[in-house]
Amino acid sequence: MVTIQPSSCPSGDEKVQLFALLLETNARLARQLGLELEAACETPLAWFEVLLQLRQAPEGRLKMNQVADAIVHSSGGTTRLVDRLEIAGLVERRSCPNDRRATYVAITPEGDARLDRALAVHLDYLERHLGTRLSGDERETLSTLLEKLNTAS
Amino acid sequence: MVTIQPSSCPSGDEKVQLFALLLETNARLARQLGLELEAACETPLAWFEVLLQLRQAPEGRLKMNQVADAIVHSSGGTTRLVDRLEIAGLVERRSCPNDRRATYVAITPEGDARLDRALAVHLDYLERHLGTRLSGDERETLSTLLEKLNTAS
DNA sequence: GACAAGTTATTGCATAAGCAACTATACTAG
DNA sequence: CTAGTATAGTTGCTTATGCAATAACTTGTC
Repeated sequence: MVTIQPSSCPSGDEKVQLFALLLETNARLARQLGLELEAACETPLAWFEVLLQLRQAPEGRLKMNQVADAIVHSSGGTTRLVDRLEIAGLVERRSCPNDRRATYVAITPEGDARLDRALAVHLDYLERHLGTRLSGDERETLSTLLEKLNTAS
Repeated sequence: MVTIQPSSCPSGDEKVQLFALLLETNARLARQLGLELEAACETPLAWFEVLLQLRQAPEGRLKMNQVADAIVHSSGGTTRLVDRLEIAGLVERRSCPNDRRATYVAITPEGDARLDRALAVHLDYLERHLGTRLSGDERETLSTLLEKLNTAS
């Protein structure tokens, strides 16, 4: 089953399709989760991602550039994102004794509480979208494959 | 192997990790491809996505809302994206005889040529990132799993 | 110890994207 | 036919993001 190809170039290539599918799937899932988080928690997806990364980090804190890397944002974008989280009281900046250029971003108790609420929404969302559509084995397989794709370029 | 969990909520949940991995992988791949496309072609990833969808569509055209859906953008965002593509001459708007509310977005010869150039970059990129990291079987599996995730909510 | 080069975070600026309000057109029921 | 409702696309406005330039600091080398 091949679509009509008005041009010569292999736009129907298997890898091209796979990549397009990855983009589309991710965009749909992220959009929907974002809407639900926003509606139920006033918590944008980006905030949720930061809070989650911080909780998973030892001592609930990461350096600025580690946050940027973890959520795959630019350095400048992360600075402003953390600004907003800090204004909301969910996160705080702390100086780093060893390296005075660096600043830690640490989750606050309020951030922790917010993350709990957001996680409840997220888990419900995941149950509906991952739980029902993929089996445990399939999720594991998917995880393995994504990890292979995620290795440093 | 479990990370320290300062809080009670299951942030280490298997599905949560999988979702985070999906976001991260997608973001990394998209960012890198975007940079390469921009550098080699002056073609933002979003433009590439639109052009690709148009080429794959019958007669090289889609209605506005089909474009929006295909690339998972809002309606308003798609309008402006198509504006920019039209200004660049890669796409043109055409009226729809049956429904005077609708407008077609059609790829132009210039758009087709641009897409060819971008596809060359993309294929090279894919070879490096998909080709070397996943086998054909693995890519097929990934494709199947993503399709399951991509079904309408 | 001083200078060069690298690293960390922040800022100015430009752009892209979403939402909500609006216009124009199509469809449905009576 | 008309009224009401739904749909397609555009626009105003706000916000989020990236890039490039900058400032503060560290590291390595001589």
